[in-house]
Amino acid sequence: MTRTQKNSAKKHAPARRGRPRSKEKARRILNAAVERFTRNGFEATSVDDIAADAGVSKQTVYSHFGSKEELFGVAISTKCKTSGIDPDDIDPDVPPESMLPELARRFTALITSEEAVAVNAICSVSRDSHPELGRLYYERGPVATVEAVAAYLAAQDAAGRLRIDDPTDAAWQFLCMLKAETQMRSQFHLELPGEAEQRRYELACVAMFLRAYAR
Amino acid sequence: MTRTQKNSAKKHAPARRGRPRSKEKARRILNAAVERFTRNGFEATSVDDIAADAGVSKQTVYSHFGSKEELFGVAISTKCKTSGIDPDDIDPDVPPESMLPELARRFTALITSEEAVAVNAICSVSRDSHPELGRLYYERGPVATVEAVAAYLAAQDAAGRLRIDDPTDAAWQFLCMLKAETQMRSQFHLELPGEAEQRRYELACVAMFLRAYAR
DNA sequence: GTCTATATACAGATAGAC
DNA sequence: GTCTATCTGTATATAGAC
Repeated sequence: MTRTQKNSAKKHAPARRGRPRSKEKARRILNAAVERFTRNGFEATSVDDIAADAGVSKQTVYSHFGSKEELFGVAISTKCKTSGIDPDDIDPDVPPESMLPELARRFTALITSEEAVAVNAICSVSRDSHPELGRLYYERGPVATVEAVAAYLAAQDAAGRLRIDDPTDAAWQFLCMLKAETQMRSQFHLELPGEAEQRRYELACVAMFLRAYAR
Repeated sequence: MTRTQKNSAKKHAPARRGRPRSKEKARRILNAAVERFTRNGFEATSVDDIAADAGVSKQTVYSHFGSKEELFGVAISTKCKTSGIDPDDIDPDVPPESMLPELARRFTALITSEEAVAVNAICSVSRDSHPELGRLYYERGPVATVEAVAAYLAAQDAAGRLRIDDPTDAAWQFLCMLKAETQMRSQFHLELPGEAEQRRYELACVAMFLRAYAR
């Protein structure tokens, strides 16, 4: 009913011309949206900007994503899924004296990355307009990371290398200590401490942590 | 030259009628601006909104503050000055076993306050457009608080109650541990842990800290 | 599906009366 | 100093050709 049968010529015309590009364009739009939204926020980003960056017309953006609002949700959600430390990268057999400095180094790199800072900021200011984004980010990023570290710490307790009654508490303590000054300075775009100072502080935290949880 | 001498009647008319209200209106505008900007951010707030909240016309806003941009700077700067913990409230003679739990409680209350969360968020997203705000907030708030705590910890070291080689490191560690989950949940408007759980975590951190820095 | 052109709304900022 | 009325730009979203 919806399709007329008159212009059957179209049906037989080479059918793959406009269609195949669709997914590619959607991808380009999404990339551009992520870039703009994380850099400039929701309000300061216009659909025109995104369309121009993606090299498509504005209408194409609307065809694919319905509205600026929906595009924003999809774009930021995408980024929330790619943060955090992978639990598979943590080997419970490596003793804490060598594992914790390594974790500290990786965690610092993570939280000072432009991307993480931007996503954090955007989820934070959007807490009223898009509360689901904050939850998504929080669970996929921070909570997932804490759980991974907590599992490692629980293993160390079980192995008798440390004495940790509440591994989740300890994981939050360890990771949050590390954030400290560095994350704040990233957050506000202030000068970061040098590599050497950063490594020094990480090791100071590891040492402090090991003293507190020594068996 | 600019003033005509014809309407000298005006000169002799009761001269204090429009004038005295000026400061009062400026104050109302500023209050409204702080409220709107911290709640909704820079872009999502219109000068019309602020004028309406303050009960004045838009032109009056411009007369007093020049532009939306300038008003924003003044409004947020104001709020940056009222955060942090007062060093005078910390008595170096009180031993850490009783002082640290108290500091922990007050610090938690501070970082979970709507106002602190809002100012933090707005300074963070404005890091490109208004870099000076981040620095202002950072120095008046977090840095000032850390310094106050560091001074206390140095005193404890000197008094032989704790052993702390680097009081500034230790202060960052202590305060950042406390933030942990709670601040993040505030930041994204998620449910906070209950009072009891919050107190429990604070005391766990104090205990952990005291173990690490015991003499 | 994709584009160009347009409808509609509202923003920041200013002009001029009082 | 303060208001009302207005200018000017630009935003989201849509209509219609191809």
